[in-house]
Amino acid sequence: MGATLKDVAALANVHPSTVSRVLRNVENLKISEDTKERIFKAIKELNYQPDQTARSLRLKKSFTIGLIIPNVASPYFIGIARSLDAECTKEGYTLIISDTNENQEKEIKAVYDLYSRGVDGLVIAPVQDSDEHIKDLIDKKFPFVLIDRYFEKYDTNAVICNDKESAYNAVKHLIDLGHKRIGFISGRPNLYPVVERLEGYKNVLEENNLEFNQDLIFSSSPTLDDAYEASIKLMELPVPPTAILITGTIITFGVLKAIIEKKKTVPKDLSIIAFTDTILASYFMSPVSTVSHKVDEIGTKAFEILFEHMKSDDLPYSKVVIDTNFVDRNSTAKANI
Amino acid sequence: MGATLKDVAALANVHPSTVSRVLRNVENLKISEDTKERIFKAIKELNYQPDQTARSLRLKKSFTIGLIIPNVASPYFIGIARSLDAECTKEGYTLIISDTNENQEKEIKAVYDLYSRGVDGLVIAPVQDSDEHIKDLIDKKFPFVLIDRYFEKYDTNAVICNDKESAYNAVKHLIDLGHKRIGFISGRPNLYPVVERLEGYKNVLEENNLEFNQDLIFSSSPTLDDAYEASIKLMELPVPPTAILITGTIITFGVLKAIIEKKKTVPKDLSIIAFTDTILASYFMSPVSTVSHKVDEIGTKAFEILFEHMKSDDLPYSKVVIDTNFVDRNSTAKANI
DNA sequence: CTGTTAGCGCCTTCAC
DNA sequence: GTGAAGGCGCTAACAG
Repeated sequence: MGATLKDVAALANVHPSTVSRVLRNVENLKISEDTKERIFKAIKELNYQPDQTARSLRLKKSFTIGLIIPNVASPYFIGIARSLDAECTKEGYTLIISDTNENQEKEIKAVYDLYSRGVDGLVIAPVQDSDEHIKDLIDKKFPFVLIDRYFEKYDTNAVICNDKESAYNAVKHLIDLGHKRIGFISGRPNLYPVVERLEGYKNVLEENNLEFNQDLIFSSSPTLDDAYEASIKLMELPVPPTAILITGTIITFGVLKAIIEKKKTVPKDLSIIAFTDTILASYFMSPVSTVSHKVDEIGTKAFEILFEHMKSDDLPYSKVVIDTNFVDRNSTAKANI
Repeated sequence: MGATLKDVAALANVHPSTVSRVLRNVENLKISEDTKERIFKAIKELNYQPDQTARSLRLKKSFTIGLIIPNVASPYFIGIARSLDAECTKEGYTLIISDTNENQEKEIKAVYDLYSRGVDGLVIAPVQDSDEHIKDLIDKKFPFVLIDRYFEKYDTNAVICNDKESAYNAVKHLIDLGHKRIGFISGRPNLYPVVERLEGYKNVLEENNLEFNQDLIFSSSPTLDDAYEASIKLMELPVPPTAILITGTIITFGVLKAIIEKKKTVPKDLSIIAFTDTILASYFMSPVSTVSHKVDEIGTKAFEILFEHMKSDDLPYSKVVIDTNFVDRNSTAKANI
């Protein structure tokens, strides 16, 4: 780094603390126009940039917040990141994004790394393979907000979606069209949203007197290839499903790949509804009706909660549920039989 | 933050500097096993995390690098980010991603923000509306690498692609299929890759005795809507083009939207080739043949160069050109006439 | 209205 | 082998 407060002070013939005061525009304390001018001139001349590291150390505050997400390639999480970033900018914070690639080790490392780098708060979409680091944050009373995913066993701040209800409604839509065998393809089964969606799926089947069939359920990893494999298996069942509920954008592509390979037509041969919307879903191989998350609202709300908790330690935790929209792109049709 | 070196030292009955030495595993200086043990015990007991802010201040080194990109929603830039992140992790660095949304103001702010936060180096895909901040970095001898985009007027580190040649080859492919009227749709015309690609386009036309026609060129913004508008205009020309060279993933979706609306079929009615590949391009409305960038290599190379320049100030600048691959997905066919 | 002093948590040189 | 002292750049409390 270049010039310091001291350099500026020397050039302007004042004490460093005076420069500091001018820079921070301290109220009450009046500073003569004359010295102010000299100081600004010196700042300009030296092209002075305050050292935020020193500032952070002194203030015990860095004006940064960390965002830990499992996949920066996901339009859903990127949408949240952008919204959060906008909020941060408004309040003079810098957002540090850390990508865990759905890897628990990386997440734990990211938490401690960001913590020891002095971020003022964290927003985390946890991998949910373990949770001791989360408990540690709670014990430390460190401000953080979970997003998308949630631990039933801990009381924390969280902004999540009404996944159970959304899945219920999506499957209800399929049932109303006459579908009785409905597949379910998702990512890792321990994730909170997956658990909830599966429960919504089960509930609506039960309420409509349809049998729950484990053969129609595939929960593995959120990769294109695994979703493809699962779809192939579903379609090769003796009695294949006539509709599928899909959980995740990349997973959707895996299903589409299988549909192409099996030369099926959506929605004639197969009805599909996918969780997680992209603007791009209209331009997929076959456009896909989706459950759309309000990413902006998730980001905004997460920041709002975090911001409050950064200001005072002893607030009660907030758990906010954001609802979803169904975006119909005609990927569902009446069941053939 | 919780416990400090001092706390650990007090608990272990040693001086803070001894703890510091143990933690950093200082060579030469031998420390008795006994005190080591006491110190490790104290560290564990207090759950001590070193304060990176204090460390950065002292060392004038933060072990962070900043990545400034115009669009975190772009698979291309995200690919680079992931690769860079992997390299950073290997070397014990943390990557801070900053999204400028193709906005020059935000980029300038990001540069100075990251700089004053003490990042050890920067990787920048600049907006290219202005360049004084880049010049400033050069003057300060601050280590940075440009990616994807480049300023002819400055000698800097850069990792770019062979855009001119790639465009040349793509258009040659179309010409060989008999196309004579080939559209060109791109983002902002001041971007280095756009300039280069347009030049490649012009060169290959000239070499094949085809006339360059300004009516077939649309360079505006990298948005879906603008690309859509441009495509509609192209298709409504008295004599519309039989092929289009597209520059950018989002732009590709704009073109696809127009193609759907005009009820055209690819490649029967229209051949298209798009710059910038995604794994997902196979699952678009119509699969699109693309020019694929080696994002991993870009990230790796950028880190390598940056890393060298962070170690010693007076290295000559490196400019590396990474070549591309053509991924054929049958979105081109023989011209009808 | 401005200067003095102390210290955030860490690392490094110099002692002993 | 370990302790003491000083300082990275900044801010805050206290003087004057």
